[in-house]
Amino acid sequence: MDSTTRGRIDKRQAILEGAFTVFARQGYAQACVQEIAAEAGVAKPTVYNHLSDKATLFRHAMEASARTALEERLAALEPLARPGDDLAATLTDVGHALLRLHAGGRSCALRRLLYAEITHFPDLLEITNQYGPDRLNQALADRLARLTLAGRLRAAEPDLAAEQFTSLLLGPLEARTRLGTRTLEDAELRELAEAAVRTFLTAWG
Amino acid sequence: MDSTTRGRIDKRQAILEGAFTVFARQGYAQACVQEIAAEAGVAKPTVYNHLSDKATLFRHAMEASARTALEERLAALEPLARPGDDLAATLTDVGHALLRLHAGGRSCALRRLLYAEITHFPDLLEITNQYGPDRLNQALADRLARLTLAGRLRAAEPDLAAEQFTSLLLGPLEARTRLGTRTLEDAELRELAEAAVRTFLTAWG
Amino acid sequence: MDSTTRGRIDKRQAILEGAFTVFARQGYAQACVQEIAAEAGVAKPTVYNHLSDKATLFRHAMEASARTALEERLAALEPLARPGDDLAATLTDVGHALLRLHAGGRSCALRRLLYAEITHFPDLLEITNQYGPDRLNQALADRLARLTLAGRLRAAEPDLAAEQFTSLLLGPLEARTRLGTRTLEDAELRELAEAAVRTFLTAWG
Amino acid sequence: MDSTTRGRIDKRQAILEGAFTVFARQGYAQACVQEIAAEAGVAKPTVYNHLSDKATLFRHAMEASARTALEERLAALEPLARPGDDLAATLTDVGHALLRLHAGGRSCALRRLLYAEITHFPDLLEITNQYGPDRLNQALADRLARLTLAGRLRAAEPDLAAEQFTSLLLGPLEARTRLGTRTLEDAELRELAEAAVRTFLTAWG
DNA sequence: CATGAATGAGATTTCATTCAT
DNA sequence: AATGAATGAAATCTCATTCAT
Repeated sequence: MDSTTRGRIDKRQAILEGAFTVFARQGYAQACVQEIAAEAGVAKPTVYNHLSDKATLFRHAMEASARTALEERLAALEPLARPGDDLAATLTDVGHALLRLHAGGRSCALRRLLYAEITHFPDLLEITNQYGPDRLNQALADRLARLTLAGRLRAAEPDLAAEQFTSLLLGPLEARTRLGTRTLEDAELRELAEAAVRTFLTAWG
Repeated sequence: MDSTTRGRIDKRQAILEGAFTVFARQGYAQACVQEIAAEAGVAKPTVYNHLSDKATLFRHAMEASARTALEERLAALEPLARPGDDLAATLTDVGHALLRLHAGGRSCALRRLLYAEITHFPDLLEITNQYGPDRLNQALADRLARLTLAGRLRAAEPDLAAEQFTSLLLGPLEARTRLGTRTLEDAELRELAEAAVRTFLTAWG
Repeated sequence: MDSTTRGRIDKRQAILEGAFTVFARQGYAQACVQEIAAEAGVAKPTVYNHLSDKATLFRHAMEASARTALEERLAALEPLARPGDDLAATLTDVGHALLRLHAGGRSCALRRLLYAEITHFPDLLEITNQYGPDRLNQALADRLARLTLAGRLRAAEPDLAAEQFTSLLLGPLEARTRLGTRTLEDAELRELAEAAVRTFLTAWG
Repeated sequence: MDSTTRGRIDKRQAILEGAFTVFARQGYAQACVQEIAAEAGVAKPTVYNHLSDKATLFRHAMEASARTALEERLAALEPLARPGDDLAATLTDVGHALLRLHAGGRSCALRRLLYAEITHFPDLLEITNQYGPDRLNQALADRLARLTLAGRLRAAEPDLAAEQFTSLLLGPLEARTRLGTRTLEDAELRELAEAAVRTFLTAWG
């Protein structure tokens, strides 16, 4: 890949990132391509050269951001592959990490935009679901199944267990973060994780 | 209150309802006042006579709709005041009713609009929270406390128990309804209620 | 018709006239709605309130102008209804009047715009033909038929005779006016009329 | 001239032809250089390398096409240099050939573009008139003068006669071809030629 | 009070034209 | 010499909002 091609790719990346930033700040309709171009450091027509119109730009920006978000979440699950002696502690750590990601800027923005534009972009759900909660739940269910086989858990229905784990964990977030407009203290996040794990282990431990 | 005043109030109601309908369909920015006026069956300037501008119109339409939504939910809690012999069955019925409301059109639209515009209308959260999940949780916690006192439950921390009940109940909805774009069969809703109640009673029953 | 309605109609007239003026000056694509609005003395959106888009505006402006042009031409034919003793002189006068109209600003502009945009607006021909040369030829043929019946002409085929009269008359104009960009002296027009009438009467007189 | 130079000239030709094709299809303003480049099979900047800007490109494309059109017309006049015994027949044949050219695609496009852009490119008339109707009329007048000298015609004013011949011949075309948007049957063209020649010979024969 | 008409401001998109390779 | 990429400028159209009736 020569320097020219790389330059073009870099610019495309910059546009997609700038677009997500601006869409997150303003919403789809209020965001103007002018501002996106400025954020990406290019001229307005350059945006149109790369992504044919505003809607296409939106879809691609959402997809790229969703992919990044999933990668971060999957990475946070890693400790479950090698849990120490204290399973509850490991679960709490993982839960804590997931909470932090889920309460973070990118996730909140993705959720807001998804909710906001799902009626205008029905296909958006499929686009982002490629990298959505199902993928995370599945990876988590895999871990829980392994732990059950290893006799450290009694999650006979790992899919359901995984779904309930994330529900217990993330459910309270919506209200606490005031729909993503408030940032939570780390201590508060940890308490939420602990409470969720307690209930979870009561049911499936 | 004479008939003229009543007519005026009716017209205001029609405008607010029309506004919510259109905002729900189009989103805040894409909704145009013209269309709202048409939906309400009045002329555009009449809208401005009643609600000073588009933002005010939005806030009032959201508040009115949130109030209605809360009233519906509180009404659904009533059976817990007189639970029959089978507590699990009553909880399941109530859960089912809440699920139906939560998956319904008005709630989904409210959630979408709230998520979508929370950054542009930070005060919107306070406006709708007057009629939001906290009020519901509190009413539910009251019921759970009574039931605990009556020895039919062991919810020593009724607030937490209530929060977890609604989390278990409503958590899976987001994914299942595809963010409110799919309508669920009644049978599926009932299964969700049963699963939530099972886990809830394992922890607090 | 009350003053309000009249005001609206006046404004519509002003817009159509301004539009024709600007289209004539700039051509369809180069004319911008901004400029048309300025020419008509209204704001840009007012133009869109009356005529839904640029293409519609163009069609209506062309139609209005074509109607005016036909009315002028038909009026110029009047003397043939009461020809004096000298038929050649009357024909020459009428021919002269037609030439003046045909070489005038409105006609030239209409022709230019029609030629220019016929491929983009295939329906334009039908719109303007309602008021086009056919209508003129027919009116002229009527007159020639009457004159033939009165024994003052031998135009056994009045339609053909009328067509040839206008061809002889107007044919040379295109080149002489340099496609409508040069204005001809009245004397030159009269000579053209005389030459045409001479040839015409040699054939049909 | 080496092969490189020839290649360059070929490319210039391709650009001019592509340009005329696109201008004819879209009009000057609506034609975009992108499309012209595509039609010519080159990249956009290559167009600018050969012809400095869009206006220049237009002028050169028009000139080249006008030259071709004149050459075709002059060739069609040839039979008049060696008329057979039947002058009327020869005139009809020539008229027919001229009509065919005049009603053909290139001529119609040239006329449309000339009318359309004469106000923006006043010099266009001079450019195309080098190869315009005057040159044709002159060549025709020459022929008519020769025929008069030879006693086969009585065209004492050959210039006027030539002008009237083309007027009679081509005048009806405008309406019949619907400004060049309809293609005429060969039989119809021949009838037009015969009618024109009849009238012409009545006057000058 | 309700409304038809008018407008100022701003959004998306296109295009002729120029760099850098 | 030819091209992919980038850009400044401008055009159509929409919309929230205000007069005048």
